[in-house]
Amino acid sequence: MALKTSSYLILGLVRGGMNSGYAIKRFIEEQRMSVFWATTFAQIYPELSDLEKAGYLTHREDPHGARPRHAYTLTAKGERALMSWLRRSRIPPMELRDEGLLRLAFADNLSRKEAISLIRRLRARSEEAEREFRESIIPTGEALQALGLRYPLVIGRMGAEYHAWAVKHFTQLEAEVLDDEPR
Amino acid sequence: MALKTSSYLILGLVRGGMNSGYAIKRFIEEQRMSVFWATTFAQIYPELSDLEKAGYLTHREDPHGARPRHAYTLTAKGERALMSWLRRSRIPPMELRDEGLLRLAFADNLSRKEAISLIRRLRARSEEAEREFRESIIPTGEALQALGLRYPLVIGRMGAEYHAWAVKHFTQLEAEVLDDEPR
DNA sequence: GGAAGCATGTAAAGTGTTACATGATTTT
DNA sequence: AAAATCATGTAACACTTTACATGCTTCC
Repeated sequence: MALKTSSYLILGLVRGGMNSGYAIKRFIEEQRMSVFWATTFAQIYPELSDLEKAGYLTHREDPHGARPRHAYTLTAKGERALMSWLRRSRIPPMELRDEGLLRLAFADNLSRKEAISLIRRLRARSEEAEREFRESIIPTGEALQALGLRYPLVIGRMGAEYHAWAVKHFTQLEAEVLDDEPR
Repeated sequence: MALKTSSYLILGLVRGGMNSGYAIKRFIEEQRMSVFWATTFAQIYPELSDLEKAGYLTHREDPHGARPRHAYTLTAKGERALMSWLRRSRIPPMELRDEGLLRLAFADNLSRKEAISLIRRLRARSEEAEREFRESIIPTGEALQALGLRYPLVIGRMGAEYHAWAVKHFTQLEAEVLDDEPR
């Protein structure tokens, strides 16, 4: 079985104490890991059982009353796989899909007024994202830091600072477009 | 037929004068539009013929010697569809998939030395991306600006500046990690 | 004459999302 | 008593990538 990136996502989260499918999904959403690696239940549950079949995970039953729950842990093989992935020297290029930037790339088809309105909406999108990072991801990151985990906070700060940068960038772009062909 | 984002990508490029499948692909690669919306021949060719069947495009034969070539143009319906997409008020959230950031999120599992090596490789990746933007995408953007197209250059500059920001960010992060738990 | 680039496509496999399906527990 | 949250999964559909398949033209 060849492991995909989403397999390592799951191994990493199980290693970090998220031992059920539900807990994995919740952590990804709460910590906005979905920003750089989104996933769904329909991927997580089959992947957990595939990883177990292939010997990277084991689980025990961990019911909560009559509600069933599976508590997964890494096997030695799972630990080795996770660590060797983390240590790989090659980092694949990041993949971005952004309809907003795609529309900006075609903004020559728009009137100046319309282009400015698009730029403003792009800025508003980043403003909102920055707020979310500051108000919910960073605080969770700080809580995790108290438990000895530093990198969730590092990622949260990076997200907030990136969007702050984007807001500045779009503000400046708006000024340039307003300025450049005055009429 | 419901149009997807990649349909609009193709409509936008045909509108911009890239009238064959091959020309579309080449422009996406050269102008590194693939950075925010990647695609392949296996998507472009079927999409062109679907868009034609649905009345958004027409083509005429435009052979180059004995080598066949299709020259597509937008129909009135295609123009309307493209413009109404560009003017839509809602901008979907950007989607990022970055194995590098995912590994950084799990860097608590690494030794300090290993974490620093990961951060350095992330910085190197952005350095290289910045260089590519400055050396090839921005110059092409400048050429297009001379033809009255401003936004390809806007996008090129944004890419270069983003990666410059990321380089600074990773440099600072490396210093923090080195500093923080001195041994 | 060979390599690089131009040009169009299909088939199969892989990956990911949405909708569906079910039921228990906790909070309001 | 209802709503929100916890918990696990499947089926169908949509989308994307990789590999294959072919042949012409231009540059060195």
